[in-house]
Amino acid sequence: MSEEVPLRDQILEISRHLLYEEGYKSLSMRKIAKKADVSATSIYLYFESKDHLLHTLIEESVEDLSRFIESKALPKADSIERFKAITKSYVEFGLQNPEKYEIIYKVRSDSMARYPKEKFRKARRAYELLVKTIEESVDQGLMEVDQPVVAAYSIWAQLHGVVSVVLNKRLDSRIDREQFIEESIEHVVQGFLIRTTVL
Amino acid sequence: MSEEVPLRDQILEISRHLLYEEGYKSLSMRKIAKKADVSATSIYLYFESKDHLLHTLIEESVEDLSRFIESKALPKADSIERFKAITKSYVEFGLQNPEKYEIIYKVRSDSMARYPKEKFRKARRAYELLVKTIEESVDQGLMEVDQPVVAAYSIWAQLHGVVSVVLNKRLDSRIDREQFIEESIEHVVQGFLIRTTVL
Amino acid sequence: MSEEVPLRDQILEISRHLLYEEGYKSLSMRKIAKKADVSATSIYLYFESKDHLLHTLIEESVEDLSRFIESKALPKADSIERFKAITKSYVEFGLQNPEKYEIIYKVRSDSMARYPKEKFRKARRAYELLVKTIEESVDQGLMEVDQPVVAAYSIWAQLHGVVSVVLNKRLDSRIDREQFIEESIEHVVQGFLIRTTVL
Amino acid sequence: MSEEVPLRDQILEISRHLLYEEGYKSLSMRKIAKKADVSATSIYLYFESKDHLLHTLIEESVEDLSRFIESKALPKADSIERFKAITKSYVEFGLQNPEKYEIIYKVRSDSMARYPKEKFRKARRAYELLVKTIEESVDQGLMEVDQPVVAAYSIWAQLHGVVSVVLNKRLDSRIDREQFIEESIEHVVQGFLIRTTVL
DNA sequence: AATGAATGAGTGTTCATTCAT
DNA sequence: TATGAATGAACACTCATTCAT
Repeated sequence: MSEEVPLRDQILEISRHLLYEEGYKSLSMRKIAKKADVSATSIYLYFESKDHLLHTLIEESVEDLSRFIESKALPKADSIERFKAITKSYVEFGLQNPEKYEIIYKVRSDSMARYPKEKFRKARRAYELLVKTIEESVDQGLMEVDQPVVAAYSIWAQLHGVVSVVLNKRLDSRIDREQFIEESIEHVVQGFLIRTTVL
Repeated sequence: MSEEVPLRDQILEISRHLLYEEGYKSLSMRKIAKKADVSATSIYLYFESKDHLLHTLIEESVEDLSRFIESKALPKADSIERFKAITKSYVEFGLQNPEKYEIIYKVRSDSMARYPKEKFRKARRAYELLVKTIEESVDQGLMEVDQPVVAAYSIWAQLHGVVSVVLNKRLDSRIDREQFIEESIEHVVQGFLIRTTVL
Repeated sequence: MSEEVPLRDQILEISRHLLYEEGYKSLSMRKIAKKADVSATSIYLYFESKDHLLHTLIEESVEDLSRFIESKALPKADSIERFKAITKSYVEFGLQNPEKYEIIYKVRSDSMARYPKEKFRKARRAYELLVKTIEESVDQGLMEVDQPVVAAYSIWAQLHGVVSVVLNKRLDSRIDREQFIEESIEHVVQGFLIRTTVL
Repeated sequence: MSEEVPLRDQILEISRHLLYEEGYKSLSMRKIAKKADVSATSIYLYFESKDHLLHTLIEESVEDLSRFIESKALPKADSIERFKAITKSYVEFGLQNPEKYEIIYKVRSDSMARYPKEKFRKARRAYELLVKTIEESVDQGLMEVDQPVVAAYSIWAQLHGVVSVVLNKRLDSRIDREQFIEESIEHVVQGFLIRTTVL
């Protein structure tokens, strides 16, 4: 009764998994089909083409990421709190949903050329939230930032670097994972706050 | 007379280029061969397999990165200067040698499973240099860092995020590239220096 | 009210069109279904198989051709007039109903092996009329023909050649279409009439 | 020793045969390969694509047809003799080389769109010869023809009709094949000669 | 040092058709 | 009368690799 998972969702789930485990290059319609225990043809009942399937995967992942960040950040009234929530939840999402996170950053670049521009814009909801939050903090004199847009991008990039290193398991064995994450976020964040407390 | 470029090197050069231009998935022995104007079979005279060719490519790129950083950093006697030189040259290398840089980070993850562990260690020369430099700075009371190993990794990751965002041309159009790079490095670096000057 | 076109007829119409526009090879049940805005399965409610559908198409076209020729030729009491009417209407039909004409000659040969013999005979009504008309003309001393059956076939073949060349747009650009048709028919016809007027 | 037939030629031969026997639609690289007892991949060593293979086939057939007609017609000094030789050899070629003849007329129309224009021109060598021959006959007062170009095309078309009917085995069982051919050519030819002898 | 010939496995995709509803 | 779900077979084509020369 409860195992009534629609094939379409199953396909997405399996694709996501295979993509993560074996990489983009080795993802094939047939492999997906075999794992789902259906014929390769059946996939085409739900997705026009491999490209469409991949785009759906990207879209879904981006949407999830955006929603997750919003769910954590929007409730915070205080702009700095919101800022921290964004950075923290971004990393959190990446680490807890490695399959989805990697799709956003790895598949996208390969399948990008054919990815519809309109959907592309949607993808930036969370980023725009970060920009707005920085602007607000600046207005309130809590941050000193030349160009919020640049700062946001820089933060984005740095956080991505952190997540990506952890996910790729390139962590030095001498390093404690949790500590690394904690400290990295802290560093990224602190770099942008005004250090009134220093004195 | 001067155009006597060994085929082996030509193959590596072409592979690097194709890899960057068309992505890992679409790199094929045949395409390499056609570009080099030799038979596909000939590649096998110099490389056991496609995997070996890719590994050579990775190795070479890592070596170049290490050497470049060393050439910029080792001459600096002052540990902070050396620290700055490392971060700056890391980004510089990435932006000036996108083909090599991408091989390190993109191909590696796909081809990783089969990448020999021993070669893997070599790859970290520049990273170890960073660790040592941080330790030195800490000893000299110029940095306040709990675990140099963690800090180094965090820096590494953040810088990678910055380079990767720029290379993937995912820069927001409202953002000036040079400014973004400059500020990002600055932020990463400043986050680790002791702010004696603040007062 | 007036747009109540039975699905069966719609399917035939669409098939005919697709066949003409995109060729036999690319005609598929799915494409037909999509154009008719029904499911592919629905076609099977009216036609046992693709072969049956094609055979229906052939049959229909042959029937139309026969009827058209009969409508033009049968009213003519004079045998020579009837003869001319047959040749003229044959070409006319081909040029005005290219979709149907091509089905008769192009699809048939491909789908032939499986085309039921009995239906095959029906197809020759117009041809038999031509034979009879020639026989009548011979009896009346207006034509000099050894074997009406052979002559009829020869005429048939030549006319087909003419129509087919025009339909395939293989006409030399230096040639006026109408003139070509006119003259070709004239030649075919004149070749069989007794040239009493020559003297 | 003597069975040293190059694979390339074998493939062409087999393709020609399959094309004739089973039609354009059912011709597949796999079937060709199987008949040649090689892997499907091997075909690609000799032909870039299926299209290229088909084009080669067309080209070859057209060339053979042209050469055959030229070999029969060019030696004739007398223009009427040459005219007759052209018509006769055209039909002869079609009947003796049905596989090649059908390729010219059947495959061409399907594969046409992609058939290079330049090669297309070559295809008309024999037709141009017919035009020239008619012009010469007209100049010598042996033929009365308004536009040689139109006449040539008409003849071409009619002959094609004749050959095509015979090849498609659509001949009425009451008809003697040889007689049909003979009489049809005769009719086509006579239609264009000046009937000085009639009186 | 280099190649031409060959291949088995695999790719994304289309097809006619069936079956349960 | 109509359909959605499903499939096995086939398609053109690409791939990394081998082997004899």
